[in-house]
Amino acid sequence: MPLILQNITKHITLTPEEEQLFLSKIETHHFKAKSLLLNSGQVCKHSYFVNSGILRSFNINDNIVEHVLNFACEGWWIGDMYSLISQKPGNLFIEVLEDAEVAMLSKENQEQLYIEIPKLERFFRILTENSLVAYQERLMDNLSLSAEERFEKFCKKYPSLIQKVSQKQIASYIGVTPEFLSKMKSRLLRK
Amino acid sequence: MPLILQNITKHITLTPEEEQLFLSKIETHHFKAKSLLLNSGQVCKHSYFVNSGILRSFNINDNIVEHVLNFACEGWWIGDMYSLISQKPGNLFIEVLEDAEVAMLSKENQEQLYIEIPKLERFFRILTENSLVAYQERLMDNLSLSAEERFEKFCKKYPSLIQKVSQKQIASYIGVTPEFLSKMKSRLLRK
DNA sequence: TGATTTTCTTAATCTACATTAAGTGCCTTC
DNA sequence: GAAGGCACTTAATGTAGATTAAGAAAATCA
Repeated sequence: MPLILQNITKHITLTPEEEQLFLSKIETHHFKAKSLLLNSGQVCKHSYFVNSGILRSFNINDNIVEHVLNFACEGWWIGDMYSLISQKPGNLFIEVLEDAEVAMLSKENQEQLYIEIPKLERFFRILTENSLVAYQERLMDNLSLSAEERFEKFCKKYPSLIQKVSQKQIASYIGVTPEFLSKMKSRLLRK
Repeated sequence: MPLILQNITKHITLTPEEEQLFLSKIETHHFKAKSLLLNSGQVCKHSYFVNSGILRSFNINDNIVEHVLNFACEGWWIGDMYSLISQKPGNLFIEVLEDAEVAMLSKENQEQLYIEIPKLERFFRILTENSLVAYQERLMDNLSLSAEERFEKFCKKYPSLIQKVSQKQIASYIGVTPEFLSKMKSRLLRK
């Protein structure tokens, strides 16, 4: 069973016909590392589901500093929710960090599916709820934890990403400079 | 028409019968300033919709420092989404800042309504999407803006709250100490 | 394969914001 | 209407994390 259907059936049950209908609305593509699936200023037309590889979303502040909003690897969804909802130009980039196979669901097909398979409203509601809770926790962590605590939490939460993603990216995700993350790491090792 | 129905019909259309059904699932209560609708460690059983007055949600770090997650005034929803979804004890407090009338929708009634009025899946999906986008922006702001920029943005975004909520609360929301917010304010005034 | 770019490290210096402390005015509550 | 408690201000001092810089290691590329 395709990974994306496994993902959906975690929360709702589809009939074989519905599964086929869903799959027919999905386009799957391969992307090389460093390719951009979405550029800042573009309207986001798709939700992306990662079958393999790694993506990240980030923005760029004052044309200088990058800030990573999210990583997505196998089994994760990613997109620019603001732009996707409003169909206005967003300020996020979505980039491939490691060669990836990505299932793409267009906004139109998604809306169409809501009509043809109303249960999917429930699925995407639950997906969004879970995502919201994660952002909420991350926000509170940024308000209340030190950089070191945030780093330790990241390591526990995403042990596989630590192996795969450069320190620079992780620094950006937890909200410190790469220099400071490097310093923290050696401090933690010395313990 | 009750405020809560106005809120819902911004995104979906209900028949008069559905409106009545919805209202029958809602309990409305008055709360005095300083009362707690939810305590840390409790399971959150309701979504709260504010008809009048002001609420806030916050957590307490290491039994010392409060961090405001959200304010809610007239026409806003508030709750502990983590606890509400998982029905596990959360770490948020929900407190009344200004005497309030609150419409309460219990988790069970909400689930029941999803069955009886499937359109409500759509409504709460949209509500959750919008809330997610707001958290996402706030997170990025915390990663990339200075305290002063965050304060200015807050003033523009919630001009009415500036009047009604103490500086201490606003400082906590934007992630600085009350002393530093006070200093920033006088700095901005001098300009 | 070597050349070039990018990442990572270390260290010195700097700064935005926290902490501590003390004083003022206002709001609550008896 | 006194008294105690909060919210707010101001200022001195402290510090987590940024910035700058420069070299080493690793990855990319021709």
